[in-house]
Amino acid sequence: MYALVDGNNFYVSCERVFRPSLNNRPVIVLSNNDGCAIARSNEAKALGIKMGAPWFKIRHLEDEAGLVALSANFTLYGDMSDRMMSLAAGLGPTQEIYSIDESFIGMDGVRGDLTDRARRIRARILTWTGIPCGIGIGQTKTLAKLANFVAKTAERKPGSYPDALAQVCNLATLPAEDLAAVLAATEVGEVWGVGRRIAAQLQEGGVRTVQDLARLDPATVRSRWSVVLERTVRELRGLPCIEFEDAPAPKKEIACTRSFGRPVTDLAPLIEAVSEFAGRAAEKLRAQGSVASQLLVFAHTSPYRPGPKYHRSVVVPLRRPTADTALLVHAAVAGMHQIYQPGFQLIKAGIMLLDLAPDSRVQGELDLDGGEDATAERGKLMRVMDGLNGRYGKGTVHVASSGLDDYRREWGMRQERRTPHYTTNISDIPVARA
DNA sequence: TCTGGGGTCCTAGGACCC
DNA sequence: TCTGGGGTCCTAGGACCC
Repeated sequence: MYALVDGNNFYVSCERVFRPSLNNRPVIVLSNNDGCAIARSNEAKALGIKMGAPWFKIRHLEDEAGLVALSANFTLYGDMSDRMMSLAAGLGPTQEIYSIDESFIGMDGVRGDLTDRARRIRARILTWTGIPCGIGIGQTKTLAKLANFVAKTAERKPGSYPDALAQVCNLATLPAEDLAAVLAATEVGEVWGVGRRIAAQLQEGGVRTVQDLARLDPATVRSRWSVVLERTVRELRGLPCIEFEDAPAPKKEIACTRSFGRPVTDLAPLIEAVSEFAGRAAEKLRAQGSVASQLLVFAHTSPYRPGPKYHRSVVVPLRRPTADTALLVHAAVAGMHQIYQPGFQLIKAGIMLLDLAPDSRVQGELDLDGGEDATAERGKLMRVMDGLNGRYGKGTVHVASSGLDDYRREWGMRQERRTPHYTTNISDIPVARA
């Protein structure tokens, strides 16, 4: 048995904890560069704002409907997530943190009324962190996801499902005919693993509801679509096919990419940008105890804007697997030199670390120069760098090629409406006035 | 008249997730 | 003026092997 705990409109809810005046108003959180909406309050959804809607197209709602838009404050969301996750963990013996706002809880071995227990945990998370959650319970992860959708929808749209399923929904204890009614009332596209493409194909074949999908023959689904969708069908029937991942597996690739605040055409700012990206990615790489064998660099023009198009990337092999910032930055810069062409309005660049392996498996190297053990020294340097950045904040120590001034850099991102780091920066802590 | 069978590895692209 | 970032898995097809 699994539960899925999911923060409602998570980023917006995080912002509301510290600015209660945002309650009951249409609020959205924007992506990096204030580009598009990536979180929406219920009121904003009711205005018809879609996930990913470009800000410049919905901006008029500020004046027309009192819409409030905030720049993403990922530092805040990450910290609030940690708090929510540690409380959600109390629901059962195992937890899989699936995303910044969702975790699956393994409920096997938990005695007593699970629905009741989930309600108490939900209340605790709300009281202690201020974040409202939905909790879904089911026999498989896919059913828990579905139950979670029902819990949130029943709350947001009264009448869509029985009121008793709002906030906390346990599909496993539902009488068969009630379960059938829920499955029949839910569109197939809401199922975890069924995206736009497959939903359209299913609907074309007359498979419109979750109930229709669950009734398909798994073998047919496999041959017509894929083994992935077959697993989904089996999961909907209560047969677990998707592993529960207790401990996060190490990443197989690590990326750091950004859109620029404005188009960039010169090589120098591009070098700065990919230097910083490589440095950040190297930190993530060391944090998971891995080394990379290849580094990919890319840059491209806007897919939306007219003008000459440019889209290039190159994979730079590393002489040996490494997690050394200097070597990775060097590779990134070399790659950028290779792909750079003047005359294009580039709006995005990035790097990816590929071919990752545990650092314990790195082969030693014979030092032909007979000098000191340079590899060990570099390792110490990296640990010191990570230590300083961990203690004094990101970017305290970085390579010089990534530039000096975070604000005047040509490629820096736009972020005009970010709230303070309420929970992670001592000078941003809210002050209560008498 | 008329070109085997079986396997692995790699890559690009598609689809999905949040 | 203006459209995010970071992942995973699967499949098909090509190259290559014996």
